[in-house]
Amino acid sequence: MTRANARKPGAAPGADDQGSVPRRLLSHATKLFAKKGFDRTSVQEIVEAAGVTKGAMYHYFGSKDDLLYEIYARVLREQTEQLEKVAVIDAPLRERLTAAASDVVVSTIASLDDNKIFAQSMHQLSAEKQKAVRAERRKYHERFRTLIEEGQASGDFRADKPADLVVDFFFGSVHHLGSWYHRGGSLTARQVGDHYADLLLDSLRP
Amino acid sequence: MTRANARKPGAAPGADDQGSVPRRLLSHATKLFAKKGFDRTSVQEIVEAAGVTKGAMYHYFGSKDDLLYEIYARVLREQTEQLEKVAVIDAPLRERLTAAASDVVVSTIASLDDNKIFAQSMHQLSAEKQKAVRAERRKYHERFRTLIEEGQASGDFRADKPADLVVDFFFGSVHHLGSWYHRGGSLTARQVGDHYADLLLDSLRP
Amino acid sequence: MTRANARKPGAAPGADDQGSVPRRLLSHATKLFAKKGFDRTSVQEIVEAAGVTKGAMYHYFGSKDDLLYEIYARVLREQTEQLEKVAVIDAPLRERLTAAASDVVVSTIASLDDNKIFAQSMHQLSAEKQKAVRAERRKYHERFRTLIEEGQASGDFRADKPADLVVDFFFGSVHHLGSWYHRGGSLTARQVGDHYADLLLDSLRP
Amino acid sequence: MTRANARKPGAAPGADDQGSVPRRLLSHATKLFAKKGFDRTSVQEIVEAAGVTKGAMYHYFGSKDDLLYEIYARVLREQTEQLEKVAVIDAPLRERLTAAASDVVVSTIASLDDNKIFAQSMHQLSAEKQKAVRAERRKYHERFRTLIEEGQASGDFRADKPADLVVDFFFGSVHHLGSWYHRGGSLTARQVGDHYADLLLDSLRP
DNA sequence: AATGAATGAGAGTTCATTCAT
DNA sequence: AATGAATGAACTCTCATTCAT
Repeated sequence: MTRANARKPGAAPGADDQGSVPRRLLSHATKLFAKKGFDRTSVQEIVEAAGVTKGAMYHYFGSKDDLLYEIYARVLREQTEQLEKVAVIDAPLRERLTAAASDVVVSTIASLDDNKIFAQSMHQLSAEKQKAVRAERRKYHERFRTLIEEGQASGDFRADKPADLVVDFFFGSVHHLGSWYHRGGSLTARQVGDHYADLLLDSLRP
Repeated sequence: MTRANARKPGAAPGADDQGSVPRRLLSHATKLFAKKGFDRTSVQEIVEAAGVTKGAMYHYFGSKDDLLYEIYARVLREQTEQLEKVAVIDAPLRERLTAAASDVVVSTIASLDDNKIFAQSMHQLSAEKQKAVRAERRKYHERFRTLIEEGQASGDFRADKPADLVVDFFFGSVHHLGSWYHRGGSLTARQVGDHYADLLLDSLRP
Repeated sequence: MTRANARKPGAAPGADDQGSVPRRLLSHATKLFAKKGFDRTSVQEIVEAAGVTKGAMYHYFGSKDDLLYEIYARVLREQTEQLEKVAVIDAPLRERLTAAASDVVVSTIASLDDNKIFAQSMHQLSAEKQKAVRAERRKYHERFRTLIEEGQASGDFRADKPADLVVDFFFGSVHHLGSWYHRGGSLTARQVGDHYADLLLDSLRP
Repeated sequence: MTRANARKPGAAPGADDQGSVPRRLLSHATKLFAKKGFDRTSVQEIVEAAGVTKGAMYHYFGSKDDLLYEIYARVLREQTEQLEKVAVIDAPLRERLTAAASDVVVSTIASLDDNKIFAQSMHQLSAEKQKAVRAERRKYHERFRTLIEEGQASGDFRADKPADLVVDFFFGSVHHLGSWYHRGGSLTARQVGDHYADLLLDSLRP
């Protein structure tokens, strides 16, 4: 899942030894946080899984919180970038929203661990960092809301539902994916994405 | 240490002095879990808030987990009962689903604390208890799904979306209420419920 | 719930309901102390096993220590009485010592639980009670030593070994029975007693 | 390696300031366990006596149990080695058994604390560790039994007593030393050892 | 004679973090 | 860049005992 890989050619591509130390730490922390929750995962477990020592971890990250924050920052950055790309393609509005909705489902499922952590552990971050994360997230939601508002103004979408309520409605569904979707189930990520996009679009028919 | 409860007649029946010891414990635990998360709330804080000693808490509850479990059990029981009531009223299917959907939003908002806890802390329960909670929850979802399947069979609802995907879609939205809805905002619980029900019903139009 | 006592003849001699409350408590405490050690056995466990409540226990016994003390007092009393009986029978000295040695083995095996507790838990008694128990035990050892000294004076036994060392040597073996003897093994209690008596007597040959 | 010790030059190199942290912990734990019993000794007391913090203790030992286990393992190892040495010397069998018996007394007295703990606290070890200790102890007993069986086969010793009963008889006496022998009494360890060996050997005369 | 709610002290253990090297 | 010993505070939970009823 995490790319993590040997930036320098020539680095030993061993089994549990790939990637730089910070990258390895982030990747194992992500897995453990998703599996056991932030508070239930000890720094000791993380460094053991990553095959480094505590000292090394504290060399790269100021605290356990920092690890979590980095995970959030990365997933938010990636999803925002993805949304930006889709939102500006040259296509009718309904198609752009459909693509955005489906994409967010696919990318959420692609990094399901990160998203589980998001749902469960965000409130365990320090107040300050929580604020930063929320702000970033709001920007993301707002970009999505803009699409809806555009459609309501143009008559493509019904206007009798507040756009931000619709956004929260839809993202609730998306964030909930982590608690039911299993790889290897009967639906691919894209199929779920298309279903979700359909449901959203149809509920917005004028 | 803390004398605690209303020994004197006339003690203020205010915020933290009413009810039996176990009830007081549950109520304060609920508030604290919702605010800080299960792991971040210490037993010490709970008993201090409830005005009892640790010993008293362990007299009534076998563990901190038990407290959480009781909270879950109660909210699930209440919501299941509520759904049962609405599901069997004598009305057309679309109206019954609308009522059920709106009601679940209203009751979720009514006990927003319990539901926040549900979303954030369920995975911190012991495996065994988690299983019990999940089983109960599944029953609840299944009752809801039955309504949708009925409508798909009768032609009231579109049949090209798996009913359980629709259920997960909708309950995702519902469980997410805790992270954006604030009492005192511009919408009442019922208004949100009606909007959500509308969105659901419209997305199911054949 | 607990009917308890049936002290009067005619009371149902049920399975876990026989005997007076204090007797039941002592009997269950003995079993539990032997199995898990004094400190590892909680008052709660004892009263549950005996089918009474804590209050009832504290009605009859001043403390958990008291329970242990009563067990000791009983076993010491019984063994001392038994030794007194054998020591004064009308028989040659060698026979009297043989009988006493064999008997102490048999009676130790007969109440193996009590003797295990003796070995493991005596030092957990309060200083005062420990003193009382030790004094009683010393009296017991002294009675035994007197027999040996008699024989050393009369020339029946070798005189080059201090009599109290011999007593400690022998009682060490006896107290150790609890850690190897199992009912249902290949030797009866009496057989072990006779072997032990033989070994003792032969080691004392002049 | 360990910070802890003798920070000031001139600190008394007396009782509690010498050796590495784990060694100091073991040594103080031994004294305390012998004096008060395992369960009655708190981790707090041990670390205070050793002049370290709890954290340091848990850095070296996984649990309080571990401390006890290390004490057992050490004493067993030492005694087994000692017995091995004596059992193979080039001397008649009776002399070898005499030497072994006397030596085991001397070495038991030399580490009387460890042996008291053995007698009183072994059953407080986890089931798994208890098994390991018992297995090691059995090996030790078996080595001793072999000597006796050799003598029974060669006619040096009487054959009408089961060899393992004799072993249990003798080791009972040895394990009991802790409850009566006091340094500074009238007998040296070697004198007690020789007396015990005599008694054993004479009881085995054919 | 007996209950059971409540106490309060202390148990063993975990943990994020620091710091000399 | 990295180690790992050590800290110190906090954690959940247990327990013998008391006392109003």
